[in-house]
Amino acid sequence: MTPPLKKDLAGKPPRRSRSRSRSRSSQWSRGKSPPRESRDKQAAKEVEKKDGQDGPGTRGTPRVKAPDDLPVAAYKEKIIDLLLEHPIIVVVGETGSGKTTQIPQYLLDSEKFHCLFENKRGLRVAITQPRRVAAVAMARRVSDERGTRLGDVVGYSIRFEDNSSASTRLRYMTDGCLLRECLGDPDLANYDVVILDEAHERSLHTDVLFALMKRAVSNRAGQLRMLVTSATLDTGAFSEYFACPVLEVPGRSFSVALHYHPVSRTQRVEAAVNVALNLHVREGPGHILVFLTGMEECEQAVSFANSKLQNMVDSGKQVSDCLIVPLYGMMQSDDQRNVFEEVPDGCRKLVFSTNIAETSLTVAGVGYVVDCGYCKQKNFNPKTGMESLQVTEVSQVQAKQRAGRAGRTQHGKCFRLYSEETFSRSLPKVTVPEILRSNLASVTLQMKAMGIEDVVRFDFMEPPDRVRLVKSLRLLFLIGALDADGGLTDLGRRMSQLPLEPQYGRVLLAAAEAGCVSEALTLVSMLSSEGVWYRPSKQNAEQWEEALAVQERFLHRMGDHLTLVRVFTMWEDEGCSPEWCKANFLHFRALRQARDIRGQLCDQLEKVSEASVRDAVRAVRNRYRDHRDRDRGRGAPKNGSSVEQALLQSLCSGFFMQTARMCGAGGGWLIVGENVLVKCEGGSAMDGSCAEWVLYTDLVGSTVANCMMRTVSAVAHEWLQPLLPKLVEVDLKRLVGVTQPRQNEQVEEPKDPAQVAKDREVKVGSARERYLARKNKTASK
DNA sequence: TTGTGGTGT
Repeated sequence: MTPPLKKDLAGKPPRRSRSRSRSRSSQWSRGKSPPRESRDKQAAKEVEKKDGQDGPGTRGTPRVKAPDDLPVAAYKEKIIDLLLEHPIIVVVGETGSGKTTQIPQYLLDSEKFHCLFENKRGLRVAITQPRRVAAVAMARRVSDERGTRLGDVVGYSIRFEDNSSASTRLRYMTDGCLLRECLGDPDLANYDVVILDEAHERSLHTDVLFALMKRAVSNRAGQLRMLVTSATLDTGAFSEYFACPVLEVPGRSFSVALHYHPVSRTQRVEAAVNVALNLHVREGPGHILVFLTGMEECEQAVSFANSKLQNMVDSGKQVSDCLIVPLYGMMQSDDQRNVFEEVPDGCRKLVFSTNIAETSLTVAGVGYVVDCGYCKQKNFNPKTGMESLQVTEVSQVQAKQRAGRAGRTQHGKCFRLYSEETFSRSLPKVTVPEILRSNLASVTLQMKAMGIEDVVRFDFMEPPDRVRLVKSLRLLFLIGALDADGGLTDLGRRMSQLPLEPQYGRVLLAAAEAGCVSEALTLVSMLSSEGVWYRPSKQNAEQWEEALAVQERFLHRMGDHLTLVRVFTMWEDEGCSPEWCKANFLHFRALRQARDIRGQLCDQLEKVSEASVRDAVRAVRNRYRDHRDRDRGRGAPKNGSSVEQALLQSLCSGFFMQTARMCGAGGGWLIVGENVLVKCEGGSAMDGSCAEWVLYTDLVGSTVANCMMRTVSAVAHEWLQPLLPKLVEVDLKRLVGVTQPRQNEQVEEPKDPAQVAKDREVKVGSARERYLARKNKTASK
């Protein structure tokens, strides 16, 4: 790394090394672990077991037949006829109906359906999934059923992996992938049919696609058909929004008996453990899956369960074998994999899991589910820009989904740690859709890039708060993606091409000018990937402390951003070694992901860069490709300052509105333009610093009074000075543009998500009533 | 006081 800045912005002496520096525990340094399959592939294997169907067999072997008795089969003609008649239809089918694998094939094989389309190139169908693993697994399954090579007639396309070709007719893809395709082709001329699967999950991308597809279907005048599939019966909102018929297809899973066992909120972990152990002692075969809210709860439950089981054994009780394991996203890949391994006959698995096991990962052979009734939910507060992760009651749909996990391979039982009354009276019907809880900067930018000018009045199925949309416009204006009238700028167009949060895109483009592209690509990739720091559970206090001590060695005195760059660079210098990650308490998976993202960004940045800097970007890419990257980024930045300084300065272009000034009165910084005092999150390189100005990329916490900066760096005031005046230049009315807001439509306070959920229920309820009334009317004719 | 549900381009 280059020498430190002349001017000491960090505002503190280099951190002293921790006095206690023990050697690493043997668990972390011993031996090489065998190469592991990627998480996606591993999880795809699990997903393939879905629907109780046979495994897909090896590629090239004779075709796998779809079971003849799939419930959806009886509706084949009905679906085709409906879709001939209506441009949009909704199909409701529970898990196991076969809708995802069969419907696309029905359409592909139907001659009369083909006749509908004027183009003679052959039917092309896009099927979206919220998750990568599902897109891959479904494509593989269908390809096997048809006896074709994957990537030929049936293919998939997900980020970093396009396994499709010119001859692909059925393309399974992630919803984000289709959304990105909409950027270049808003009417999706490449497809004749689009199937939005798992629509009930209401992922951010699916919700945006709803609106874009509705528009595209209307623009294509009958030549684009759309099918929306959902697992719940909550279809009032869908049929109302799309003005389309709904077809219900029965599912094919086993029955799950529900038991209600209310406990107090504070005792849910212990209660969950007791219920689970009772099940283990009393019930027949079937693994037990317990849903808790987070990593710490899962780890706590595992240790509780182990000691209670030990007590039982010690007191002479006859207890059969039981493998007790946690399952959550932040787990190391190998540990996560252990959860799915077979256990000997007569041994039961007891899995304490977060909601990762709700949809993303499937534990095979579960017969019993314990549902604590809570989950963690992310919420973005547009007013403060603060992100919070709060423990929330699950929705009825979620509770149903959790219970369903007990009935995939046998008749099951589900124990809910709340009353039936709570279920029906207190739990919201559906989870608050992500689009109502998210930062919309990226969505807004993409819509602008597609030529949608009036974002605030856009026809969303469930329009986000006006504040949320206006705030996203404001942010886009601040980073120069929009002009004062809300029009897309050239800079904005280039940002929209990058698969990044717009602020990160801005940083890259600034870095290209400033001569620190390589470092900026690394930084942005690290910020875009999962967290790299491995934080062991506090249950294991020793390891927890050790992790802190080891990780502290990476800290860069200028802050967390340069720390991240340093970690990535060191990892590459170590040959991208997984062992090195383990020894240093870093997530290999996250670093590998950052490397993938970096590669992709490098290519795309080259495409969107202006001619004057394109050569520099290309040079970075080639250096990486040739593995002659020892001296990357050493070319002096244009203004003669250090690369590190140039990087931090570039960061300011995207994040100057997320800076804070040291507050004289005892610790903490005051956020620019707001009267909010914040601190660094513990473990930050800037924790305990007294830098005058700091920049943060995230603000986290549950209340304004208790919010903290995550990923913080020291910056110079002179870098911010030219940028800060823009904060007061914002004219929201002009920015929102098109039409002036009505008088009663002033920017209001963001709504409480619980209230939003309640309002929504009322709305959906009345929509359902209107729909039923209409249906009855037509039926009686 | 000190903690990170899950996805995705």
